[in-house]
Amino acid sequence: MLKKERQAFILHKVNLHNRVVCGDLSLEINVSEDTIRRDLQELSDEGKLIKAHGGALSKSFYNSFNSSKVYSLENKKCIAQKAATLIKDGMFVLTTGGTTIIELARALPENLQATFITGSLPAALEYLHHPAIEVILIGDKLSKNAQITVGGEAISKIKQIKADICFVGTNALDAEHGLTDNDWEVVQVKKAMIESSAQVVSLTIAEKINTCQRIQVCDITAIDVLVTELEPDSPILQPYIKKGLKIL
Amino acid sequence: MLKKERQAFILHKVNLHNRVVCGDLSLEINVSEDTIRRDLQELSDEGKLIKAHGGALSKSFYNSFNSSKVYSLENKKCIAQKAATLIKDGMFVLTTGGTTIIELARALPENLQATFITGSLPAALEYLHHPAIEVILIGDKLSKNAQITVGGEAISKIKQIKADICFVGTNALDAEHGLTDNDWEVVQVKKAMIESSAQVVSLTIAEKINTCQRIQVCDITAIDVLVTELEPDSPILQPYIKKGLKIL
DNA sequence: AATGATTTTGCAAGTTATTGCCGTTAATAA
DNA sequence: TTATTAACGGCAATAACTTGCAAAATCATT
Repeated sequence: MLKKERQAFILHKVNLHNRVVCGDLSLEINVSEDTIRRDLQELSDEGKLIKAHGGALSKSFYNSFNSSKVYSLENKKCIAQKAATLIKDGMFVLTTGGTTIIELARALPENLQATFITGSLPAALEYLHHPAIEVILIGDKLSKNAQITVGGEAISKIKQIKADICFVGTNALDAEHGLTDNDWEVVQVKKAMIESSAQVVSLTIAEKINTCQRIQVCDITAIDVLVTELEPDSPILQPYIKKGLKIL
Repeated sequence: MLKKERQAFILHKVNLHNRVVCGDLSLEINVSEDTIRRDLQELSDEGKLIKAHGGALSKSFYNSFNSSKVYSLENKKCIAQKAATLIKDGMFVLTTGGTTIIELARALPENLQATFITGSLPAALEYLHHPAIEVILIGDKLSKNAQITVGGEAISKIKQIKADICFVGTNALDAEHGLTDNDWEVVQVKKAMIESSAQVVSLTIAEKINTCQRIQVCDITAIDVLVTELEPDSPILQPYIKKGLKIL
């Protein structure tokens, strides 16, 4: 097998499987590992793949996970656009924190007149940019990680509210385990918000669908509307439709 | 699994769920926790995530806020430096909003252990950057101009507190008319904070001394300490010393 | 086709990287 | 406070990499 031929084969393989290992290639092509290493090094120098200790990774794999921008921003913007249509003038809106919620805040129509209630500092700051929106901040201890207020005070305040709609930034969603998260205090707040709202909307990028975290926020049936960047007829979403969720 | 691949996977996970735990990753990837720890450390060194005890947090959740141009910034920094010395470990500190208060937040010693209570969004965000500081946010309606919470709820919450010290960002100060401001709702909040504190500190750039606004917050005698960028023996300050204020 | 030049390959020896383990120290939670 | 858990540093085993070199293969030219 010629050198060029071999390198083309390696490139094909790495793009197909996202990763190759020196040892495997050596066996497969029947050349020494040294040769494979040299090939990988050359391909890496040409920028055609990413060399790693013991093998190599495809460029697309590496870039998709290593980009420094807000994760999956485009998808979140798409979700925010869809979700914003659910808010009507005069509504009382409860929202959690999270980057998707921030995008929702940015996607709100300029002239929307509504009351937004949140414990999230970044979200509240975004809402403030809208002249016609009234913002109610839930007070209590601030969680350093989540930048939202947590604690008994916050929860009891939330429970006093009867909101029209609640937008939950979702960490993990699963048809069986429902909405799950990994911070106990944040979960308590989310629970209270869900209980206090006539309608519950989960904002979820597709990657988080069918994933699970340690603490349950609510059962899947507690969610009324699921907003993702996918088309409503996507096969991934069918189990959720079966459970009675509306897809946007 | 290759090292780079593993690190990409971790990065993916942390960006997706905002938080990862060493143990979980160790089980999931089937490597020792030591290896996970080393990976997290490396990714942290590269600035791709924030290492925490037992796991890591995504960068997007930790990004700080842009400090835009602030009027008379150098003077305010000078004031902040002086004022910061008044805060001791274990204190309960009430603060209003305003750019001088933000500078105070930035001037706090790294290892200060205290509880800060505020209704100001920007101030709260600054306090969050200090690991050992607990932040209590006063909830209520958000004032669009001042970016602080105002209203009866906020005031009644403040009145429940007995703080050691209160820092008031000052809009106008005059020996005769006392501390004055121009936003009725903000004034109510400041009043409540002053009443709830054992000690009241006014942070005032020299320019604002001997000026007056429309609504009185408190009498000059209600203020215990006046912090300006001037030397304590400056002639401008003498009338205030006569009134019994301590100058820093 | 033969020859010499160039490239490629495999091997070996030495170097570095990665990983898991363990004991100690530091941080966190009860 | 104590108990638990995580972090740190050092160590050892293994795997991977580097370098130099000589044999083999390939290429260019006549």
